[in-house]
Amino acid sequence: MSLRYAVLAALLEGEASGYELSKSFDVSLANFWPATPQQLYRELERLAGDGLVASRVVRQERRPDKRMFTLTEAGRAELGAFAGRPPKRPTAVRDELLIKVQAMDGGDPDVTRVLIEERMDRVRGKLDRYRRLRDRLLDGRAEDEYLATAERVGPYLTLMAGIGFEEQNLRWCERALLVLARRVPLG
Amino acid sequence: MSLRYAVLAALLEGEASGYELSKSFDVSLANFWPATPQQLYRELERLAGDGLVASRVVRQERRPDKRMFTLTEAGRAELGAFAGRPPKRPTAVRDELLIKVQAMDGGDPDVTRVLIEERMDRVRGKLDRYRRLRDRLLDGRAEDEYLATAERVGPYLTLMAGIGFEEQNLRWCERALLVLARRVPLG
DNA sequence: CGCACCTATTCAAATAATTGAGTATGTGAG
DNA sequence: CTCACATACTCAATTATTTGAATAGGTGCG
Repeated sequence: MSLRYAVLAALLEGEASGYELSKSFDVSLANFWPATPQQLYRELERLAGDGLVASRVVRQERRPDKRMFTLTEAGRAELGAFAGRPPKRPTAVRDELLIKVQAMDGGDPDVTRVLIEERMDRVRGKLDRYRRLRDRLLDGRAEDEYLATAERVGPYLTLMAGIGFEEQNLRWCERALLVLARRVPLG
Repeated sequence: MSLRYAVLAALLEGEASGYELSKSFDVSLANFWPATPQQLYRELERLAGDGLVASRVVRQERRPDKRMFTLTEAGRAELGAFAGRPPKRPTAVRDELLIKVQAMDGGDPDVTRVLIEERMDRVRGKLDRYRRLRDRLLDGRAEDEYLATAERVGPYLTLMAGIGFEEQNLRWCERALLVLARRVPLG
């Protein structure tokens, strides 16, 4: 059910096609509500059927036609109502690496270390992208200044959540590596 | 597919019934791989079919019979192999509250603040439980001492991940409340 | 020219997850 | 005595999610 509202929230940024949504989703909402392109297309179809989004076909010259979607007033109202209701489901994290860490004892700690180092690489990449996005939002202004003038703070707050989460992720990896290093001293 | 290994990892702690697993899952593996009792029962059934766990029926006097499950050697081997392979899926977070925060602009910030305060209550409760669990594990020893002598560090590392995640969660909530307080000054 | 990758979507099949109820019995609080 | 809650599961129905492929043209590299 929440995907529905995630899509509506994404459309607050303005008109978009399913394809564009699937791209912009990746760098923002997917960080707390992942969805594949297929899920987005299906959801947009349903939302259009319920009158929460309106669509128009845009013909293009050197590319396939695309369907652009906009929030309707009904959609905006539904989203507003959703935003005020307490969440139905608790936050869920699915992290395969932690299953492997939980199960590591008895195996080779060095193998687990390699997995954690790979995780760190990916986390660092994600943090770089997040920080570039934040810099683009701030556009040279200090945070205080931005928050005082910006019309929307929601996307900024969720971005801060993403940055904080990945920073914490990195701190955990560092600690875990220290613990594993002690387990199997070099030499 | 990962649930399979999460269940095997849980059975590293020793023999358990489906019911017991669904209880212990809640306080450990569910924090990075949630599962309902129904999922666990189904998975145990499959694992037994594949010979990765063995089961025996325990008759009880004042309670219904239960089926106790143990890791087989094949199960232990499968789990070990899994623990060394790089994760198939990236970490996924599903957090309905963040959709609401993303969508809040245009609505009443005070409503969002209430939701964040409710989140803080739940997070603090979770942190308390985590910390009690850590204290039980450490049993009076300092962390260094524990890590030097413990036969298993996996469960400790995943517990630290849970604590760190919730602490970060709390820090984000505090920041978000500050931002929202500025948005709508009291009076 | 061939190959890989981008735009832009749709379809179908398989697997996984959620929800709600049902079956039994026992314990403890008020 | 009743009500809620714990033990210990099972079943069925519906939704959601994942995976792979199909369609169809365009761009850029060597």
